[in-house]
Amino acid sequence: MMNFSDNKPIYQQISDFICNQILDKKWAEGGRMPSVREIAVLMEVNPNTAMRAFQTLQDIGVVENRRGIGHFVAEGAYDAVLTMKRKEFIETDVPQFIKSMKRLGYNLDDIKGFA
Amino acid sequence: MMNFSDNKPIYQQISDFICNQILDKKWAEGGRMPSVREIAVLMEVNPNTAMRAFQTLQDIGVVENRRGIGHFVAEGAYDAVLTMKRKEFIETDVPQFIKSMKRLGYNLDDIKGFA
Amino acid sequence: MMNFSDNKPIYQQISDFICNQILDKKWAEGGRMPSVREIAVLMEVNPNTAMRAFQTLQDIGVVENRRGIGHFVAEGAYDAVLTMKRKEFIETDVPQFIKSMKRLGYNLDDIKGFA
Amino acid sequence: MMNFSDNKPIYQQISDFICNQILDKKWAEGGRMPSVREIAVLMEVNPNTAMRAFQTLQDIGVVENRRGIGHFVAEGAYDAVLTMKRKEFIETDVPQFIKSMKRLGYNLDDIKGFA
DNA sequence: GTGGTCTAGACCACT
DNA sequence: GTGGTCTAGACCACA
Repeated sequence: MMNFSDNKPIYQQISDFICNQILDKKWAEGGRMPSVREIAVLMEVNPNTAMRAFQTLQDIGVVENRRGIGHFVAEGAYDAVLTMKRKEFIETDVPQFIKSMKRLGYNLDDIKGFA
Repeated sequence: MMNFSDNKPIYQQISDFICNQILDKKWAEGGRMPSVREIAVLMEVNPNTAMRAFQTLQDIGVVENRRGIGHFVAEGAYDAVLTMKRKEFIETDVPQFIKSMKRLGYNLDDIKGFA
Repeated sequence: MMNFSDNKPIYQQISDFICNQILDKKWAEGGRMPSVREIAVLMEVNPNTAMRAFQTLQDIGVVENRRGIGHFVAEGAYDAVLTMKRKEFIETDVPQFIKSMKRLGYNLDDIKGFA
Repeated sequence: MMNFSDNKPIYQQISDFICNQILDKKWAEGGRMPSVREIAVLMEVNPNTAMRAFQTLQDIGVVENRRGIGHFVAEGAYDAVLTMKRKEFIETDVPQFIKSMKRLGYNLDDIKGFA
């Protein structure tokens, strides 16, 4: 689940994981999420690291929390995450991908063969 | 040109730049490359950092250093870079791209529209 | 009414609310206050939390508890609350406010315009 | 300088301090700021805590950093901070202050006497 | 030297 | 039980 030799920081991998749970409709809006400590145990990570993932998502309004109770998926989180990730994908990932692709002498039909 | 707040290390951004020059046939095999100093000034970067980019490429045989003269694009560099970058692209970039794409509800035909 | 993502503790938000009711003469001295349960339901809060608000006010003599009957606004509560809040206001809130005000380039006459 | 018994978290006190340095024109835009470790020593705080203050400000674009070099006051930081703090002041602090003031039976002319 | 991430573990306030 | 803050200290990559 967790990739410790990835160059991407662990806390970011965790917040990506959370976003994916939301995108995949596994965690519904308004629903309570696993506690920081549960996530930490589940992912074999320090609670601080898990906490940091939640913090990040809280800052952008995807997650809310109630003191002493836990973290919840914010209302509108699905759309927010989808919009954000799509924007990022189209504006950053796609152009970069296309550029590499062309430079390496491939086209989109080749990609179909690899996938 | 240089992105100082990217997560990608600067020396890697430079060596990517160099590889791209080679792939785009802008720097021919056997040709002399700009000096470390020139690169450093051009990219507003510490000479040590520019040096490290050359070093990395030298280690994998893409660049050759003739003492007292300068750095040169190695013979066979074009093929070497192309092969390496293609492998990386197909094994890492493509699968990752496809995964993101699917999660966000797109398919390869959509991508054609964005590109 | 209740702000769950505020830094101010919920029990304090509740006891502030109660004090304000007293200051605004909405709850008279000697009068019976809503039960802990009612408050808890009204504010969508755990009864323990509502209880803690009452407890706090009971400790400083603003609220009295008659066992089996309920909570009452203590005699002299109005003056007590007013004095306490005024002291707090003048010693803490005012200096802080003035400091921020000056740093942001405003003066008290500007404030009149905003109010 | 640092208030450990304040209810406000230390890392926030530090980022407030930094904002104030900028507002007071003590740290100019584009200038290099003390390193995380220097701040930590200066404020007698753990480097992690100092780091967190910078992170917060980086997230809102007031601070920039160059890897391996240090943190810098971002271009436009002065205006950004001033605007942000003013907005906060006018929309949150002032109404709250006025409300408390009125409830406690004071008016703005009284405040002049206290200040 | 710089920032950045992570762990381990403590302590606190809140519900 | 929950989240939140903080410390101490380690390790890493980068310039």
